[in-house]
Amino acid sequence: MQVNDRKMKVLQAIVDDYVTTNEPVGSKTLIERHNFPVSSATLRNDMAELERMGLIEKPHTSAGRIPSDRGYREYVDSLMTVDQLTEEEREDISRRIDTTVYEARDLLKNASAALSETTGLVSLVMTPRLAGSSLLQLKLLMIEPGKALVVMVLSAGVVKDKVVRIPNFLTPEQLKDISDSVEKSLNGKPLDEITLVTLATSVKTTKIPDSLLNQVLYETYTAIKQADRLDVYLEGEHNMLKLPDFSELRRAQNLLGTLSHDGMVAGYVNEIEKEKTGGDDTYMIRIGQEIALEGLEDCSFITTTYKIGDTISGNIGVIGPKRMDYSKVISQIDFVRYKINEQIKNING
Amino acid sequence: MQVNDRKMKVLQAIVDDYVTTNEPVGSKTLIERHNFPVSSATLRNDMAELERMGLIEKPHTSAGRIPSDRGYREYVDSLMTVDQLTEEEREDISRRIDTTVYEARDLLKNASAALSETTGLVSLVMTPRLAGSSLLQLKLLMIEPGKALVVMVLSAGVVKDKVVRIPNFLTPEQLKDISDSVEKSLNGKPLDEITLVTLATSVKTTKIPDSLLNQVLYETYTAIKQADRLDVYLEGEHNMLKLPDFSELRRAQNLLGTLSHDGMVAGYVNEIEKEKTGGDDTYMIRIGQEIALEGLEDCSFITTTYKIGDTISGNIGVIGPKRMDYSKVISQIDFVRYKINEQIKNING
DNA sequence: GATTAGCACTCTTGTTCTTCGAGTGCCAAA
DNA sequence: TTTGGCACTCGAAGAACAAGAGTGCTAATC
Repeated sequence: MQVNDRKMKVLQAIVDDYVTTNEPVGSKTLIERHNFPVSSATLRNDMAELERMGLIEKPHTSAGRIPSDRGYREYVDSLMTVDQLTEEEREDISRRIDTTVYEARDLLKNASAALSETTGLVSLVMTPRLAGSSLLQLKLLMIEPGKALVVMVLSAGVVKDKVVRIPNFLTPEQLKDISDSVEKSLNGKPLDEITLVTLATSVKTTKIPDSLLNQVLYETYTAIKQADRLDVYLEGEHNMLKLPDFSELRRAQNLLGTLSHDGMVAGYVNEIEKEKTGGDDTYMIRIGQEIALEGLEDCSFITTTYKIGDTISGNIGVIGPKRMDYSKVISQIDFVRYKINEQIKNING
Repeated sequence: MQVNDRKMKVLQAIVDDYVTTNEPVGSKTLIERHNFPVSSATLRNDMAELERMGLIEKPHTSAGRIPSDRGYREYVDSLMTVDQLTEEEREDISRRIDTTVYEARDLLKNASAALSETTGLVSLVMTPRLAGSSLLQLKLLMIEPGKALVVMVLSAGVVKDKVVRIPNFLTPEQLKDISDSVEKSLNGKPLDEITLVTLATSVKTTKIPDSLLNQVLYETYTAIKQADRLDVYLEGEHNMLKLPDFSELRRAQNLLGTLSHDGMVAGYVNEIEKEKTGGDDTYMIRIGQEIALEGLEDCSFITTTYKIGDTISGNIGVIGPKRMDYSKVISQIDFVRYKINEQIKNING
């Protein structure tokens, strides 16, 4: 139907205009900027209809229209076209990421910084989801009497460690004995299948009294459990203050206040990930009210998945105002993800 | 001299009032709130004199006075009385810090969070200065062909590690050989005395070709050098948005923008530390223009030193508006430092 | 039925003007 | 040295007003 076609074009034009100008867009400006082959009165009718459909709304009677959350959703789902970055843009991002790093963690930090700088928004990087990855090595190193370092090597070369307490009089030899035994019994096991019970029953060493052994095993277990904790790194929060969307102090306060609770953000992104339907290279987009976190009603999340090897993955993305250039940001995230995956191969290759 | 006494009392009253009310204080309100045994006209004369001395200033002709940077300085140096925290306050802080952690790093993060929450300001924690600490252990662990983990144990049980590249065909045994040799040659050396040259000349192992050895040594060296990098953790930036001092968006932008450059802040705190004159439990205070960082003209730094063992120390403190309750904040920092030192002893004892 | 011109109406934004009040500086007297 | 008194300054807050952008609706037109 031609009419509906035009209505959608109008919605698209409204989103495009509003995103760039940050001003409610009226029928007249719409005509001026996009060359619709109809009059402003017709557009007014269309806009009234779009409003009835819940896709746009007006801040007050005599202002233009702005997209509603559902309007953005429609835009993102059906109207938007994602285009390639220019060569310069790609090079710019590459330059920011391509420093020689040998640890996934550093690479992700680089990528996060690059993402926040190029988008001018808040970048978000989740640490890799390690629960499903396998424990390839585990070593207990004596640091000093009573303290040991648990070093774990997981699939795809991810390394984690933690300092733990051990009985004071345990000798380095005894520790090594336990270490070897633990390593042997856990070798290749996925992290989330390791429980204190399996650990205690499978480790056998006759030379060390059970009470000591159990204490070490317990500490080792806590180290393993801690290894798969999900963290989130946010960067570029101050960028939000530059956006007119948060020029009202209250909004900025709410936003940054909520973002300071890393755990909440991490949890939410994790949830989004679970609800994901598409493949690894699809985007998860949450707009405005769709976001269940207080203070983020005027924001959108765009996240996607990066991979470390075949088994380990994590999320990367941005948090920005609803009123953002979705298309551009998506291609930026896409390219950053591409760079991450590429570099991870370098590190692990 | 009695007169000067009163003038200083006036300055003190102005600072106290301004800090609590955030409003320029005039002669009349001064009389009302503090019971000066003189008339408002007399205070006006005193204030004119204080202004001539550069200790207070007026935002505009018909407003009251506010302390100048030098006024705050005078207040902090000579007028302020630091009083003990109440039992509840101490308990509150204790509760926030006293979780069982076995790594200094985690303890410091806890402390930082506690500090930012109790002060309502931005807390600042520097990683410990490790340059002067000694290398007690160094191990190279094979992660997978071509990748090794350098684990370093420094004085006072501080552990650092880094993943490095090694030649692909190096065997675990060869790596162990190098590792033992490196450890023997560096044992007990202060980090900052270790150079690539000393490393290369002192390590002897006949079984491995020089070119391979040197590559490993170089990577080990970078790991050692990276270990003593100073980082800074800032927490509670969003608190600043709640303060009326930064209700002007521009100020908030500048502030958060600058604080996002971790390196700059770290460098500056490091500088302050160098200029320090008193002992470890004294405070370093920098007020307004004294701070050489752009965007922090309306802020003050208060930092002090925590210790890990006898040789290692670091800084902890807050960044807040010039207009803050110096006395209160100082006693809060003091108590947090006390808790850190206490807990570190627990960890290392 | 879709489109358009026209027009009355609404509501924000910016400007100007005014008033109010807190605070100052200074003078002359105590 | 202190004080009462007074003229003066300046920002904050509010009222009044005009301008402008945009809408909805109606009646005519394609």
